[in-house]
Amino acid sequence: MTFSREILGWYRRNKRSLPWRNTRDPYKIWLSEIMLQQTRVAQGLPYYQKFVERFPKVEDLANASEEEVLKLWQGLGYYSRARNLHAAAKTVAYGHQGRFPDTYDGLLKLPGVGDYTASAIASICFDRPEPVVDGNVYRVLSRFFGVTQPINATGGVKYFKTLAREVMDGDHIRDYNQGIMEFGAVQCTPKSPDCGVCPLRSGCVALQKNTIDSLPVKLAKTKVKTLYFNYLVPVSPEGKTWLRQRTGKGIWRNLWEFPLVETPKEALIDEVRGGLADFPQLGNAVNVYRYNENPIVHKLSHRHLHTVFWVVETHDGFEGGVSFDEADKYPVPVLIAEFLKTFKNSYF
DNA sequence: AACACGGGGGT
DNA sequence: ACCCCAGTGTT
Repeated sequence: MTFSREILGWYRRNKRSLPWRNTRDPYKIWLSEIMLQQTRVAQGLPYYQKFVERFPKVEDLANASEEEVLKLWQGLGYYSRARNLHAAAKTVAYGHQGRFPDTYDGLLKLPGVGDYTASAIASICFDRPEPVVDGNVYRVLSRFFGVTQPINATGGVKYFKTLAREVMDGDHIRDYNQGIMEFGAVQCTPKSPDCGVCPLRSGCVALQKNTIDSLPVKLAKTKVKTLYFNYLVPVSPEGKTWLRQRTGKGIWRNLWEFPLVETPKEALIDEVRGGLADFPQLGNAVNVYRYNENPIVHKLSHRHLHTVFWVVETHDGFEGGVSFDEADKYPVPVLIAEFLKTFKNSYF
């Protein structure tokens, strides 16, 4: 029994029922693949349902505003995926007459579609014999074949791609690719895989050598930095506030937030008062006070954001003010969304 | 080659 | 606290 036959057999017996498993529509497959980049199925699933309902066809997505796309994406993270999704939808709808490319090379040209996603769409929708190599595949291959090359070094990436191509079943690529990923997600898990009932146990090098827990090998990632965020929460006499859109290329690009004062360490109230000068709309502040006693530590994969919200009550209204209910219509980071929820309940 | 980019869930 | 997740794009 070959590796690929075992994978196909296991997949037939164990595959989960997922909405994108019942279609070859490249729009739906593409949508699911973008959403599942660095994202668990359980987290992406409700977003997939929302997007398919609101945007049944790629033209619907192409014709939406970026604001709406980001709002629907809110909470899923890695927001460049949403911006690229929107851009790619426009390309497909208006540059390719609504048809997705049906080759690896063609798909790879779409923004947000890299090696993995191009291979996934080409194989699942068009039966192209392209191997997928995602986090699951790295784990399964490294363990079964006992590969100790780091999965996140240039040489390792090439090695695993070549190995994946050698052991795939090009005649059943659609099920094989989904099968090896599903096998990694369900059976060959990162922690405590149940090797006792694994159909591949007799041929698994790592199991034989007792190296399951040390595979795959991964180079250390860069360490987390701590940043100090001070959000100024304007409140006018009419109870309105003020949001602005983030620009540039850092985190949360194009999402909305309160005026932000970033400091090298935790700020004192006088520093925050000084920061008001950067925002002319807040020049008539009559009262500034700290909202949360202890900083909220919002954890991203590469940043810890120590955040304090400062309520800034003004004497007059300001240009561009919105009510706190209207604020919920804007795409905002989870950090801001959670603040809005508690603040509305406590302040008013 | 190294880093930026979110948020949630498991251990 | 650390790891991982159906990775991609930029520097």
